[in-house]
Order: sequence, then C-alpha cells, then structure tokens
Amino acid sequence: MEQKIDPIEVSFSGPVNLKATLECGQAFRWKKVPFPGRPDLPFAYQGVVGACALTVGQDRLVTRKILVAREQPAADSSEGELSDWVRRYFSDGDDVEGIEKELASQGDVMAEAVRYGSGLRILTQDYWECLASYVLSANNSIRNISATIERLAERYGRPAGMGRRSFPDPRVVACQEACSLRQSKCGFRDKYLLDAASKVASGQVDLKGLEQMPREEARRGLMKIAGVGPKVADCVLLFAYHNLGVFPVDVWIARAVSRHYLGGRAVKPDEARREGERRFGDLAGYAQGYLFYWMRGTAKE
DNA sequence: AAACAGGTGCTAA
DNA sequence: TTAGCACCTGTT
Repeated sequence: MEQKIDPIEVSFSGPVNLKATLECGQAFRWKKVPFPGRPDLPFAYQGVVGACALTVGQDRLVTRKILVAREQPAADSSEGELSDWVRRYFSDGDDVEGIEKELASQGDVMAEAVRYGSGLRILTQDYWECLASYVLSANNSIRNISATIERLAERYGRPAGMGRRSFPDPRVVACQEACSLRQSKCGFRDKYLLDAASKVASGQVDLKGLEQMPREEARRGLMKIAGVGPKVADCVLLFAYHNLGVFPVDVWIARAVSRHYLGGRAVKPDEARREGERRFGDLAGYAQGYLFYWMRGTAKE
C-alpha cells in the first residue's frame, strides 16, 4: 500500500523560479507534470533527487515558497529534514537577489538575460550523478541525454517512489559490460561512462576529496576520466561542487560571448571561458546560467 | 533527407 | 601546440 502524504511548503530566503532552474539544462531528470492534488499549479515538475522522487511546484513563475510532494518513504526522514534537503538542493544559501542585482548592473546584455531568467538557481547536485550525466552530454542533445539517463535508472537504479528509479550507483555501472550500457542508447559514450564509474568506484578519482581542492586542481582531477574535457569538468564543478566562479562554455555560450562581448569575432572555447571568468568573477556560474537560458529560450521563440 | 545537437580523443602536421 | 575528423542516436 503506498500512502500519499500531504505536500509540504518550503520557504526560501530569496526568489525561486522552478521553470528556469529545471529547464536551463543543468539537471536532466525533471519532467513537467500536474502537481498531485493541485492541478491548478501552473509550474510543477517531478524528478529524482538522491534516493527519492519528488514533485515540486509553485503558483507563479517566481516565488519564495514552493510546494514539495513525495510518496511516503522510509520512516526515518522527517518533514524538517526533507525541507532542509530541498533547500540545499536548490542552493537556498545563494543570495540570488544580490547576485541578480550585481550582474544586471554589468551591462544591458546581462541585465536582459537576468530579467528573462530571474529566480534561476544553480543547483547543488550529487557529485557522481552530475559527473555521469555530463559525460553523457558530450555531442548530445538534452532530450537524448534525459532519455538515456532514464533508461539507465530504469535498468540499474533502485525504486525511488512515484514510479521512478534512482540514478545508478557507480559500483553497479562499473561492473557492466559496454555492450550492456549501449542498450540504454548512450552510444559511443559507453566507454567513457564505464571509465568514470570505475575510477569513482575504485577511489582512483575521489569525488569527496575534490571538495577541498583549488579549482584548477579539482578540474585536472576530473579530467583524468576519459570523456571528461574542460566543458564537462566545469559543469560538474559548477552544478555539483557549487564552485560559482566557473564559466562552462558550450556552443551557445561561445556564441553569446562572441556576439555580445567580443564584437562577433570567432572565439575558441578556452578564450570564451577566460573572458567569462574575468568579467563576472565569483558570479561567472550564475552569469553562464542566465546567458544560456536566455539564448536558448529566445532562439526558440 | 542531410544536417545537426550544450565535446572529446586521436591523429597528422 | 593545434587544426581536422569521427563518433551513437534521435529530430527536424
């Protein structure tokens, strides 16, 4: 018998925009769904965080409170723990208001990007899940990445509630054959995923240990893994380690930097990265988030 | 229906 | 050191 429990309200110290946060490409397991028992909520998403599936929702695009629902999990997790956990995932400690103000003062382009994605939060994700997800992201579309991750969870993860499964443990992935992983349609990235899993499971790459290293050292540590280049390493540093000074550069960001900050001149990724980190310093990660969401969003419209 | 999608590793200069 | 190329898979 699976018993539903009432949603809890989680309050934040600053603005939250679930749509921008969960659709800006930093996390791959969120789906737009009707909120259980509250079909009136216009913004609601179901995802899996750690071992537990959640639905989060809000009644307007940007609010300071969100609703969180889950299925009854193990009895050891109280409402208070859940709400602390959700606040941590959504990086409640970040002074988003201050960050937006500061960035918006740096020029019309950034002001417009911030306005478009106001309330966006750089998440604080699980190290391994984030690493593996971005290994799969190389030369791949968000849609494909999500579908592959869902198949991997389906096949190798554990039940997480709401019919979802957790992201598979590195030890479980590490003991698979490449051809088995291929069935989840990760394509040529199968060997990279395997390398990541085996280096993490063996401790050859110590994800916990990277926490206290300086950025460049942590970056080099991640890049020991096959399939982890500068872009993937930077995404992991930003979206899992919450190193807000990094500025991951993909084709969209390279385009944005070229067009808006370097007069349209062609730029190499490393040059765009240094330019972003130079201009935005400690807020480079947020700057990247707003720019990316804005570029993608306005390209589609 | 060819081209492209949120890169990376390998090879040749 | 760097430019050029191949690469699974799904969509347009």
